[in-house]
Amino acid sequence: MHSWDLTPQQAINLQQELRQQIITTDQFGPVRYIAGVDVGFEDRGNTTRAAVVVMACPELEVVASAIARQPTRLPYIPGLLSFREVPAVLEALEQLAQPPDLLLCDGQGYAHPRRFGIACHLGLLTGLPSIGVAKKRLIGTHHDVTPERGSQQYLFHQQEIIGVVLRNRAHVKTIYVSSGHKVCLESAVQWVEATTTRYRLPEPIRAAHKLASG
DNA sequence: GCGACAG
DNA sequence: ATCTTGTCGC
Repeated sequence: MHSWDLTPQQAINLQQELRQQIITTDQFGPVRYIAGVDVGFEDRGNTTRAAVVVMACPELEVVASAIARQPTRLPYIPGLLSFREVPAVLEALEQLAQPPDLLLCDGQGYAHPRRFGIACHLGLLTGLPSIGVAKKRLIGTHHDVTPERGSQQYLFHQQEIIGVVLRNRAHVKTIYVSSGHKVCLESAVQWVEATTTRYRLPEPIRAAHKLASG
């Protein structure tokens, strides 16, 4: 059984340990089902609500979904987000009638201070390939991204490429893509673009967001 | 010491 | 993330 009640320092130590098991190259077969993962809060933050929506590829039609509610155990601490959200997400994933082949997570993956964002954490614990899709930057620097759709720039941190800043829709705010587990950065960007239609975020994540918040 | 800071 | 009303635009 995995312990989730850790002190910030213990959580940091665990990240340093688990990061060593992360695989940043493609290690998966054909992707038929892709899932979007997101988390919301109710009851003034006392309840954590995780939502997962599975869509068929490339149709992007919903084939399964699940919601899990748990008492919120930790506050939000930049860099330790996964310890707050992952437990509820795991419960939601277990309820799915159709297991996914790939995970699109709302938040950073490798683009994290210790290279272990929530996408990495979820990928490692489930064994599933995963990708981090964040709406805001946590760390790193990058050159300006031109306004047209598809425009992108590498995200750097300490001389290392940790992700891609992507303009998924023309003239719309950029998103931050990084590999989670068993998916390389290039493939991560391809899957994000392949599951995006007419909005800023990939459809699976948009659908999960609706379930987690609406 | 002073900012920055996924959701 | 959440708290919150109206408003501008397709």
